[in-house]
Amino acid sequence: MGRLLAELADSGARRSKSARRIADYVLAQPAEVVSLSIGELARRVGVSEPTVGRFCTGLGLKGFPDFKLNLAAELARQDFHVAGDIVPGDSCADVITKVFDAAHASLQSTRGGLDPGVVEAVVARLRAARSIVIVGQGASASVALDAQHKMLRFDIPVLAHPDNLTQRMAAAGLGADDCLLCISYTGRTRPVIDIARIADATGATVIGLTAPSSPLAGVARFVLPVASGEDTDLYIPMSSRLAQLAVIDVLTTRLAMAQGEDYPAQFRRIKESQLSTRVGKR
Amino acid sequence: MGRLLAELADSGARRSKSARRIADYVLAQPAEVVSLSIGELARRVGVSEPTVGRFCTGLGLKGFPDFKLNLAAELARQDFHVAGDIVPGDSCADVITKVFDAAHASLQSTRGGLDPGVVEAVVARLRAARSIVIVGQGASASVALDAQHKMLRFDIPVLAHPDNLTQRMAAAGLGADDCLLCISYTGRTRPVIDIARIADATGATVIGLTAPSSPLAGVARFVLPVASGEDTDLYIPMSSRLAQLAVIDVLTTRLAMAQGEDYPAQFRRIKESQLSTRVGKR
DNA sequence: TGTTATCTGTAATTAAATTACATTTTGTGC
DNA sequence: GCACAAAATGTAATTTAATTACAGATAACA
Repeated sequence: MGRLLAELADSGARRSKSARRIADYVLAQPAEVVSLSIGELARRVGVSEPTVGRFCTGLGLKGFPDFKLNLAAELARQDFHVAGDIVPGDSCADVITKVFDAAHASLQSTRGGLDPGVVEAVVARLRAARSIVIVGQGASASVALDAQHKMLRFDIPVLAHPDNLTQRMAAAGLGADDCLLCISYTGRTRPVIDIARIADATGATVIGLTAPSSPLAGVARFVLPVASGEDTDLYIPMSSRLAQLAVIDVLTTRLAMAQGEDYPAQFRRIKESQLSTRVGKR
Repeated sequence: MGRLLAELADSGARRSKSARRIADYVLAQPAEVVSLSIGELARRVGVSEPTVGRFCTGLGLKGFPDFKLNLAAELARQDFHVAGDIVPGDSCADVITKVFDAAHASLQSTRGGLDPGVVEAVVARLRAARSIVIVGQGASASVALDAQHKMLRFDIPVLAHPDNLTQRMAAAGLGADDCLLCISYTGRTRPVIDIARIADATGATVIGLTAPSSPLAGVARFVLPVASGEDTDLYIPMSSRLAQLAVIDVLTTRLAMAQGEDYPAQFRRIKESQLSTRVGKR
């Protein structure tokens, strides 16, 4: 969700009765509101026109037209959501559009659900960790592998075990100073949940990169929520994987930055180490 | 570029002198126009207010305010591109924003560069292939693994070898009926190029999921271009990996669809096979 | 070059949004 | 619980913006 709608949805915000009503209406029918005049909206909500105007200026905007402009812009960003299901008759171009739209949508909603505070807390734990174990099954295995690859580059003591048995053993061997990063789209993959429980019992910090309010999220001490909910089932495994990787990128970037020395320099070093295997240019 | 701006830029469109002037101004300062009144815009362009109004209705919009709304929405979609470099002082929220923006931008430009015709041709080759070998080094290894995982699900004879030596041997053993899918961000990773050459020499179809106009792209018979160019160096490895995965999604989806029986049913079968390991819900 | 169709601008009208001010509601100290 | 202050809301007036109606200009075509 974007800044504006998120702001409106924020129930903590101090707001008058009419303002609350207006906010609720906008949240319920955002797309419709864009094509409404201030008078129409006022009538529908049951308040006066100036009240709507004050509501808008109270949000820091210049007035009602400005509000509509911002709302339209925000909805446009979200509108990748319109991606429909892939159906048998779809052309190749259709599939391209739908897959990419779904990817955008997944990234959008994951970004909206990420709490910088939680991210920072997770980064702090990862930094302090003596060792980090990453688990992910099935399609999440490649995400785990990717996370491992990146973290190793930054000299972070990390291990992604490929098979379930090794994962269990690794989890059981953890201690209070260690971290377990569990990756799962659904948060309902039994073996992964079991491992999370085992690690939790040892006192290790369990971090879930998974669907919010899933069993796995319940076990984890920190949850980095990855969109799943509303989206159609078909895309979940495809596009939420991208979102997971983006979250991994945020974590590793943040880790690298916290690592002390300045980030670009470190990154440059890594890049240079790769150059030897490259041809042409640079 | 979106529908509206593309329309304005279309020099082929039959348009009056003033209309042309207005279109040019909007194209030059789109963001500014959003905050202008019809009178202001008319003054700056040097035409009358009704002319601006007619210009808008002529575009199929309801009027000038509607035009501004559409323009704002369109700009919002493009604005992902603004992602700046990550700099040492960035906050966690900054990093989240930048990483996700870069991901969006990368997806956008990759989508734009994908030619449905090439995708179809690649899919046809993959379908007809006796066997498929996937190679990717370093960070691309996890992409290769992911591709393998998905293709195996659809009963496609595929193998992603983990180490370079095995990859070379596998490539050498290919024949005219086989495919090699090479994954590389830069298209300049020597070992991957070597393997592509070896496979090409055997008559196998070499497909490159890589940067266009790179050495690897030169060797490959088919190129699925993944954005790299303009973007700042720092992000290339992070976000182009997401774009690569999205392309893989398109390929596998298309493969599954072509596989004969209807796609949703097949997908459902796969999902059901996973349910046994899940807890709660469904 | 005359004729017509299209485009453009001026002025009038209508619609929309904001401001000013009066009234009500809500909260607070006693 | 009452008096007062502060905030919120509404009504009406004002201003601003946008559209419409119409007339003049320009360009296209015979």
